[in-house]
Amino acid sequence: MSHHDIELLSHDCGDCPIRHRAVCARCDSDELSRLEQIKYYRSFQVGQTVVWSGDRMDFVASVVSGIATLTQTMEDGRRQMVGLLLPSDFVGRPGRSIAAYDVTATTDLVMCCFRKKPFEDLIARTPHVAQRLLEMTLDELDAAREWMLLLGRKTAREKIASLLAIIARRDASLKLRTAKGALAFDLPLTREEMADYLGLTLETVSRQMSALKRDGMIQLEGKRHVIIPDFDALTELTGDDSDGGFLV
Amino acid sequence: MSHHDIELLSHDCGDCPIRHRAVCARCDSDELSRLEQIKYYRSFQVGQTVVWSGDRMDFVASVVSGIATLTQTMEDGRRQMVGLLLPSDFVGRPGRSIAAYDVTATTDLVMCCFRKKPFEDLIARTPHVAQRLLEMTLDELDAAREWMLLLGRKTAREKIASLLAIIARRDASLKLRTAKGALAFDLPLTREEMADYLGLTLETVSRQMSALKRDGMIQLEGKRHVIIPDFDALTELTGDDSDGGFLV
DNA sequence: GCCGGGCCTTGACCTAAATCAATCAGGGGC
DNA sequence: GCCCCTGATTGATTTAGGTCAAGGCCCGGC
Repeated sequence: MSHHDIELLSHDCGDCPIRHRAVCARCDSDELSRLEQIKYYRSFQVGQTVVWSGDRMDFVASVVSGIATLTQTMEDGRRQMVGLLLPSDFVGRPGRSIAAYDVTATTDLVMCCFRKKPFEDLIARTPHVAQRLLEMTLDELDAAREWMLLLGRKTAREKIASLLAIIARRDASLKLRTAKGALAFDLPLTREEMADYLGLTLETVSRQMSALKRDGMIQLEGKRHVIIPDFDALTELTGDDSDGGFLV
Repeated sequence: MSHHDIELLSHDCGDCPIRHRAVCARCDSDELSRLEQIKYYRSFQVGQTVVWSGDRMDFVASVVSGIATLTQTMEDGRRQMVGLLLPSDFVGRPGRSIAAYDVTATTDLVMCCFRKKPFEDLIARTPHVAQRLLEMTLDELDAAREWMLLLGRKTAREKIASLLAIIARRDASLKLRTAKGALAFDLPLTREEMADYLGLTLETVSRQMSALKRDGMIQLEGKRHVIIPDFDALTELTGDDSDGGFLV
């Protein structure tokens, strides 16, 4: 594979074997080598905190494997998840040195980090990198707005169905297509984390999961393994436009 | 004023007298003239729709004056506002030709539009424009995440207090600083629009506004004019960190 | 002045989800 | 095997906010 094929941010990352979205260093071995110089890996265990809101954060990173969450907490302890980072997702904001959210590993996690200052320099010098980052940020903004509809207007049942649909759709590595179109995956979140994602309590999450199981919309093996026998039927329950609304 | 001073996206826009954030064409009269060529203005009246979700949208724009909203609607009519555009805010997504949200004027509105294709070309050619756009998008993403906390975890009273604080803080043109630090402004939203912003019903909004009035946190003159005698006291009610949490 | 139509307010009642409180299940350590 | 411990479930009860319904206010047209 030549360096022409190397596109951090969406393809293989230099000499490392994993796919992750980082910055495209397309067709420029100088840029690539600069990226290689400022790149390093960090691993975290389940439950470990990557950064606390308010802490200094002198890197940006993309998720290589595992899952991380962004959460906000109010003084009295109410928590709201505001971001769910799956492999290839990007975290950190060029131009900001203080983390605005708690970043936590909800599974074992490997991140590919770039020291912030040189990364910012790279952006300034490399137009298509800024463009790629813009594109990713716009995608995140769309996801956030979808999420706002969920939080503001959906019922508990719709919220759960939506979350299951999102997870089933989004991370191909979690997804196993079984016989006759059924989907199966391991939930990467505890009931409490699901509740924080959905703006519910963990009890409500648990009850609605049980209800969906009772109604045959999902099957559960243990607490984490979910089987969706009919994905379209589940999608019906999300309250979203049936046409999947592709936007370009 | 020379063209060096002209910075669309955050300063005066070419020959037009209003400040609005468009794209920075700093120090490059060629870029500036290109922008001038693809720029045009559109006016809308209260309640008029700029674009419907799903419609073709072949421009991006920044708000010159007035206020617009982005909303999502479910088939059964439940609505959630997902964006509030005040003067200088940007709308439209390079790389997407179909609108993802309804864009509606909630006051009389003037927008400075740029035809999409040439605008995209401009971005590709002008690094600092892409960077400026990235910065703005990241700000919007932060605002969206703040909003998610509000939708998911705040009480009706906290939601109302937060919205009033946001409006009071955000648009200087609405804000009149009266004697002894009181703030006064006209609400740019109906009770129903506030409800759509906050994930509440209009009745709950009305009741909570009355409650805040009863408690002396706000005064109302007519239905729209709000006076906040003690902004800090109102901020206490938002449930947000008291320290205003500045991040950069 | 009178009427009509948007908005907004207020009241009475209802319900979805929160809260409080037991259990329960499964996996790891010993 | 047995004990813990953490996470999940389930039940009983409460409550914030939604729903339904009845006016009220204000402005603009005639």
